[in-house]
Amino acid sequence: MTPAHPEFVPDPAQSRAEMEALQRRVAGAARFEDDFDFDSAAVAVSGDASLTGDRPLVAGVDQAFLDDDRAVSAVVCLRGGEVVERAHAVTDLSVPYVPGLLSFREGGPILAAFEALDSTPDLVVFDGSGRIHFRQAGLATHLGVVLDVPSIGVAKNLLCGRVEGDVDGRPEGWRAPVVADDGVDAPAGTVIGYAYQSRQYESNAVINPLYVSPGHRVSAETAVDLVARLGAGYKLPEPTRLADRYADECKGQA
DNA sequence: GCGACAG
DNA sequence: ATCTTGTCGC
Repeated sequence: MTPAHPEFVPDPAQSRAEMEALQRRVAGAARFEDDFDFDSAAVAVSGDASLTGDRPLVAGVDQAFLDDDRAVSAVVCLRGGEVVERAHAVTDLSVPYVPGLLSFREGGPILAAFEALDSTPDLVVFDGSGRIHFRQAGLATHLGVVLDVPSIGVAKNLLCGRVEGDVDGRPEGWRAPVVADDGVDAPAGTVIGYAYQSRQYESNAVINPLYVSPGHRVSAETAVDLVARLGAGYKLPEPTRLADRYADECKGQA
């Protein structure tokens, strides 16, 4: 899979001002509403295996780091929970991690992994934020726009915005809107994502929720619904969990 | 000036 | 993200 919009490809050599300007253009090109063909209920990781042929192809993406300046990007494609294809790429990292500019650090490696992928996913799940971003152009949104593929961002921590409602005593399945605050380039109160309790213990210990946000061509509500259906008993959705494991596997061999 | 910050 | 043994609990 190659970039549908080369003009939006993140360039690590750009200045911070240029990076932020590009993110604003990406946010303008992003569609935070449903715009895909597949049946959202069909992404389910479990269920009738005979429906496999009608199920959408969902890709999970994650990175692992070798040195201080080399990363391995991994993509795992699933159809009804079955692994259809895996691809990875080892790439040099040129810029450090800076909150808000993650796509400029990991975008290159990720696009390299997609170059090595033969399949064309119907949906891509990225590890990180999408619309939950200062300029509404997090990793999932940026790469979703570059590849022009429906995408979702799944983060383990909240970058910005505010979780609406009570955050205590969250049962499994709980979800609450993440709204834009003064730190986000969107009208205050805009729902930019959802906090989602994908897993929880019955008793004492507490598991933190996931922060799901639209990447591209998916609404905030649909994004959480999809992530809920992509779960298989673990905190992370299957595509992400398997990409995570595959990235570590590649790291071990390199 | 102070606080906050995905991976 | 990453460095890491044992350990508590379902």
